[in-house]
Order: sequence, then structure tokens, then C-alpha cells
Amino acid sequence: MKLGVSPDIFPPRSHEAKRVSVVDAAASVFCREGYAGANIDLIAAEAGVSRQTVYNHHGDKEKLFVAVVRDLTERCNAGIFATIATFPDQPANLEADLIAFAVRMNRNCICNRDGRFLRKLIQAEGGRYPELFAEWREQGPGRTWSALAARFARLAFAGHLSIGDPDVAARQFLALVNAELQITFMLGGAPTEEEVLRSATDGVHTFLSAFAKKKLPAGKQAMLVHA
Amino acid sequence: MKLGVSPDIFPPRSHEAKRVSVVDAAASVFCREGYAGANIDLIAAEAGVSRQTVYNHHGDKEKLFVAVVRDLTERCNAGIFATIATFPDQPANLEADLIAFAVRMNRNCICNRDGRFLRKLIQAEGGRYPELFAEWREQGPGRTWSALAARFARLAFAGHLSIGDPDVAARQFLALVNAELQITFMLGGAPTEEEVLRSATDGVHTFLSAFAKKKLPAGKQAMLVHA
DNA sequence: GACGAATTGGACAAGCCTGTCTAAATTTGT
DNA sequence: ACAAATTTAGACAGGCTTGTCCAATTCGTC
Repeated sequence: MKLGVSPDIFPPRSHEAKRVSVVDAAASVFCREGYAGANIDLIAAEAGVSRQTVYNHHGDKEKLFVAVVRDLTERCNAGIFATIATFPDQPANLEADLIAFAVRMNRNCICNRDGRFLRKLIQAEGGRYPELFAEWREQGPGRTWSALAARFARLAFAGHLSIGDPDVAARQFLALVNAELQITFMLGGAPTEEEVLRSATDGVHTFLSAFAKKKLPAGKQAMLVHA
Repeated sequence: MKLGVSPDIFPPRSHEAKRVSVVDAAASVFCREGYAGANIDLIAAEAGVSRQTVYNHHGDKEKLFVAVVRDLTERCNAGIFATIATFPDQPANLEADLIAFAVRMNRNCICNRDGRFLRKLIQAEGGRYPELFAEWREQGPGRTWSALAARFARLAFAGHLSIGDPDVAARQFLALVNAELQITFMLGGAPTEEEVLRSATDGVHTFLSAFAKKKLPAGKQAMLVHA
């Protein structure tokens, strides 16, 4: 029994592993307490590391904050694009496939630790670090929406949907799928798996009511674009 | 020329007017800097009041914060219910009336100063003051959604819409109408009047595509509830 | 105009936090 | 096993902030 009964047990870790521990703990503390309220001692304790190690790795509080944001941005974008890659381009059951996709999107990108943390940091400190979050803004939502819009456009082209503006449809899809999670998001909590499924189901249902290809009596469904 | 050329000019104000000035300035500073980063001296300066006056009126920083949240909650709820009262129960032009309602909702409740401030405070400090924001949660979104759902139910009953679950429809209406303002909200900014109108137009259009009463060839439109 | 209440500006102590420094202990690489 | 690099714990100065106190001034009201 080498280690005492300290509240958290930290097995020995490598140099790099400690760096990660510090960034993770910092993300948590920055989110919980805000930038100004975040305390380096607390971050160090939560990372299971001495305060000096935090300074050795990251220089000062602001550099640490930047490292945290870059880290979260990178991981979130990776998750988002990995998930968009699973978009149902050739749906067997359009509704079921879109619901499953929406659930994946929520679970892997929006409701997971990184997503919630990044959102909160942007909301809380976005005004003070415009240049830092400009990067996120361009690479994150901008590209996400474009990518998603392209997928919806393809679905429409293949005759599965009737869409006017794919960009609008993509944004509305995300909005609908999260419509019932707003309060949970607002308070920074993580919705249960069941809430996610419910919101996705309701959202996709409404989305398809609005954008499903109108079933025409005979063939001829090409020129159907609502003004 | 009594007053010097100080950057802001504060005409003499009454006791109560100063109290309001302090709460307003505090709301602004708490939102900009976060609770921990908010500085009483800065609040006093921004209110055009001495620091001692802040303490005289509100006791300490935490009590001031509570006063700010209560103030914002009250004003926001009042605005929301006043706006819901303008819901188009007997629409002349359903789409135009719903768009106008959505724009009012945004302008008077969601995008105005109070709405943006309250949202940011909830997001930033909600985790630390659960009991304080529980009040908001019950009186705000809970009642808003119920009230809005009731209005939509009435529209459906009157034959203007085909709605499965009015609560879901109400949440989805709000989500759709704000779908294109997400990024602006995230960064705490206020969207332009044009952006609000655009988002409302697109959102209502999709909402009606999903929920508009299906036009049936003959009369008989009573038993139309989708499973 | 005069009196009491409110306000002001400044000084002040106490506490907290950041960031630095050091010497000892530990880990890593060879 | 040995040397270099890293980590640790603690002390420490400097700065900032909260909240209090007080004397002088201004304001509201009669």
C-alpha cells in the first residue's frame, strides 16, 4: 500500500500524461468557476500535480486558458466531422436513420464533456478573447453547417427530401433535434440518453413533416421547388 | 458649467434612481466579467456612484448579485407574458402573423438587454446558485412553454394547424425561430433586426410546412391526428 | 434657509491569488 | 547504477479586491 488514502489516487504518470491531466483539470475548473474565479492551486490539486508543474508546462494562467480552448476546439471539431461522416447518404429508413444520426451527433459532439465545456467557455469568455474564438467560429459551426448542408443537399438531389435552401435546412435540423434540450444546455448539464432520444425523435419527425418529398400520385417529381 | 468633461455625465438622481443605476451597472459588469471577475469599484463607476453607496444599498457582492438576478428574472418574465398575450389567436394571415409574433418574441424577450443578460448569468453561474435559478426555471421557461403550447393548441382546435403534442410544437417553434441566431447568441451579441426577421421567416415557414393543416379535397378534416 | 439623511472620496486592514524562487526528492534515460 | 531532467512543497513578494470606517460635502425636505 504505497499511497495513502488521499481523496483521489493518482498513479505515476509520464511528463506528457501530466500535461494532459493539467489541461483536463483546467478545462473543468475554468468551466465551473469562470476564468477569473479559476484558481491555479485548485487546478493543480485537481490534476494531482504541484502548482509549480502547472507553471512549468504552461507558463501562466492565460496561456493555460488558451491551451484549454485549443484542445477543446480541436477535439470537438474532430468529433463533429467524424460524426458527420456517418450521415445516412443512402438511407434504408430515412426517419430511423436520421434519428440515429441525430443521436450520434448529440452524444459525440454536443452533449459530451468536450462539447459542453467548449460551449460554456465560448459563452462565458467569448467576448474577451474574440481572436481566440474566431478560429473556432470559422472551423467549427461554419464548416459544420456547410458539411451538413451538403449532405442534406445530396439527400434532396437523390429524391429523398424537398429542400429549398440546404444551409437553412441544416441549421433547422440541428435546432429541431435539440429543441427539447435547451434548458438542460442552459444550466450546463448533460441530458440523459432518453432525453436525447426523445428530442431527436420529435425533432426528426417534425423535420421530415416539413421537408419530406411530397408523394406525388404519378412519377414526375423533378420540378418541385417551393418558391 | 458645474460638471467637468468626465467621460459620462450623470445628472442628479434620487435615492431609488441610484439603486436602479447600481443594479443596471452590476448586471452589465457581472455579464461582461463574470461573478468572480466583477469589480465593485467598476460597478460603482459605471453606475456613476461611489463604492460606499453600492454597499449602502446592497450590503455585499453576493446580495447585489441576487438582486440583479431577481430584477432580470422579473422583467424578463413580464416581457415574455406581455408578448405571449399578443399571440395571433385569430390569424388573418397565419404565416405573416406568426412571423410578426416571432419577431416580437425575439425583440422583446430574447434578444433585448435583459434577455441576453439573464441568459448569460444563468449559463455562467447557474451551477453555483441552483436555488436562485430554480425560481427562474419554474416561472420562466416552464410557464412560457405551457402558455405558448396552450395558444398553439387553440390554433389547432380552431382548425388552423395540425398538431400532435402542443408542448413539443411550442418548443420546436421557438427552436426554429431562433435556429439562425445560435452563433450570435453563443457569443452574447445582439442580432440585427434583419437577422431576426430572416430567422423568424425561415423558421415559421418550416414550422408551417410541418404543422399546417393539410388541405383536404372535400370538407371533413376532423379526424386528422398523425399517430 | 436649516436640519437630517444620504453620498462621497479616501484611507485602511485583511485575505486571496498569481507568479517566482529554492532546495530537496523523485523520476527518467542511458 | 548514475546523471540529468523533472517534480515537489513551501516560502515569499507584489498586486488586487472586498468590506469597513470616517470626516466632509451634498441633497431632500420642511
